[in-house]
Amino acid sequence: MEAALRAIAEPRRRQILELVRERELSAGAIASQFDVTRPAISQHLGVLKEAGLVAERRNGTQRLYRARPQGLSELKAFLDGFWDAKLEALQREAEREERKKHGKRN
Amino acid sequence: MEAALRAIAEPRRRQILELVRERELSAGAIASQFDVTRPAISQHLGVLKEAGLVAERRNGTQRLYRARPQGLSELKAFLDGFWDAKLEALQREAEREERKKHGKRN
DNA sequence: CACTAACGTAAGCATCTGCTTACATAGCAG
DNA sequence: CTGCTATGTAAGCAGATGCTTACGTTAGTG
Repeated sequence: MEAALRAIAEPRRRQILELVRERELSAGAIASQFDVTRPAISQHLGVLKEAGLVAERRNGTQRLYRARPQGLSELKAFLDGFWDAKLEALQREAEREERKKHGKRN
Repeated sequence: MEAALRAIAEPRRRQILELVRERELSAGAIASQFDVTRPAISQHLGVLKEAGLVAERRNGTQRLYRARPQGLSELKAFLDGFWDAKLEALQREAEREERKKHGKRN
């Protein structure tokens, strides 16, 4: 999860992920969408691939990328762990506490 | 989401989140669980609070922290966006493609 | 008041990171 | 082969980041 989390923490890489989310795109086509140089995008693609967030397919001299959503499964599990019933109960209690502090009616 | 994502990208901050996930802890109690200095933890707590991932409550000279899971809701939504039916369909297609490549002519 | 406890904040430092330019490599056409 | 296209890689730089030590602040106690 560590790698995937670090990867999507970078805004540009999230933008890249959105780009290849539905369609497969070449490295050059991806780079043309941004105002940074092509090698910068190439490095981002390397990070995303290493994190398992994109799949790479070669076609001649081209390299085609597409999103690999399963790479986010571990992270998703981590987040879901923060959503269990026990926590929600604590949260409701906290909100009640805050309303009390604010002297709110209800 | 940006802030929350950057916040949990740091391993130490995830550890802190786990610590205050179920029980409310003071800054000092949290710091005592790590081998870095107390100010380092204080800075991490500041980042987590700014990102809306923890709630702070003062009691005398103490500051008590607890996780605030709703701070992760936006991120959760982003991840769920990568899990919609359309993508799963693309994924299945990709896997079929891979099987083809692995030998099965078609 | 002084003193202490429990914090946050400021400043500086070492490392990480995203970017750039320059160079290397793979595939293909002539 | 030569040349061209598409791309990754190396080296270096500026800014971000996590850590440290030193200091400031707030709340309680005598």
